Amino acid sequence: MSALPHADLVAPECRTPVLHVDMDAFYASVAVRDDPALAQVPVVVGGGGRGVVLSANYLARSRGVTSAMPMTRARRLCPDAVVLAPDFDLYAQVSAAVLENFREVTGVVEMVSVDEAFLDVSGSARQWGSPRRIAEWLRSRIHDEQRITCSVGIAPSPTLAKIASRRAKPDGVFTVDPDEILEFLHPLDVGELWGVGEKTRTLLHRLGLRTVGQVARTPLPTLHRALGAAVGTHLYELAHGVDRRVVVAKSGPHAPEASVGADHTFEHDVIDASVTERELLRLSAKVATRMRAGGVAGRTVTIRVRFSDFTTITRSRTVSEPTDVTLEIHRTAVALLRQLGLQRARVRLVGVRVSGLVPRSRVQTQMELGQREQGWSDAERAVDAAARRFGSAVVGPASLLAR
DNA sequence: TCTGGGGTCCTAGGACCC
DNA sequence: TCTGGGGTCCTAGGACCC
Repeated sequence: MSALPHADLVAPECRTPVLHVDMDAFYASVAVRDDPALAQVPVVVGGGGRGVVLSANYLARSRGVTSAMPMTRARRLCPDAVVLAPDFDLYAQVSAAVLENFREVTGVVEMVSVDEAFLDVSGSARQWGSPRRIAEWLRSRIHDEQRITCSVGIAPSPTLAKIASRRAKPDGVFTVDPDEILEFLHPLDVGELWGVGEKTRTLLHRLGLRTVGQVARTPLPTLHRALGAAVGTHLYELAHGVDRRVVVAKSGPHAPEASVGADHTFEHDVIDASVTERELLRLSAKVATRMRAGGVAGRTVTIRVRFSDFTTITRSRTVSEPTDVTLEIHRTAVALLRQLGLQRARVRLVGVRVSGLVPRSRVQTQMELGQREQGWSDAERAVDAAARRFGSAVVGPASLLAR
């Protein structure tokens, strides 16, 4: 009898092929595509003074630059790199075009982020042939139309396909066959598994568990004690080749979100509370505008404060009625901030997040009961419309203007 | 080296209700 | 009078992903 609960439901050899398509150095590749002069130099896409590397081309990577590295370090490692600010609107356009290519092959496409997707191609064989042929067709199609390269992992489950696409990089295809799953998996470092980050990897290494195979040979209760029930079970199953994840076709652009938030790292640490509170207003406006655009309202406001030593705290408050009003979100955020009683603390980052979201249509009646709030919601909606017509520079909370 | 901004999910404790 | 357990909601923190 298998030690795996419900293993029969997810036996890997029963599963249909999944493709994981991952753009190679996506942001940097788009930049190089649009400026061929960049092709022969290291390119780093990233934020300003205190930002991190968002993307680096392979020339920059050969010099040691990696994703998420502080920009200061990247510049030191690679002083001759061309440093570019990200252009997220452009990436979204390319991403949408690539999504159309995916949809030509199968209706079951799950975009995991702007530059990667899972494709369930189990229904595509008759028309398109083997997963390998589909992968090659997609790669050439994307290369012809978008002039960027991607890599594809093919495997019997999403998590394995994800690991496989990393093996395929750059500009390649890597397949894990159903009958060689464990041979593929067990020699890998535990850090290769999706869901094992730096902390968990270090913890497992300290326990003497360096490879996926060693995790597979560890009793489940031991993993539970070390990692908690959820992570322990998840890793145990993955190590045995069992992957409960399935490809979920996202139904249009209206995927329900659990929260909307924004945060900001100051260029220099801030001591003056009035500066922090004004930033909370700007972030509240950003969040509320996105909520109204998405047609949602929320009840729980959470602020985040990160200090100069990088310690980070959160404080939250749940109010009785969902809101999408800037001034209400800001009022709650400021109350939470003041409750902290920060004296001369050096604040590096502040953030605002609203969760407990419900469709605005469902709270309409309650909002009308509070006439004042309803008035604000309508007024801000009018501001949204003006901003769309004339640009966001012309309207905004008074205390954000003329600074 | 000195660490962004957008999210998700899990855990654990306490309040409260039945 | 004292002792229960379960369910749900809220809060805070932490890990992880891209």
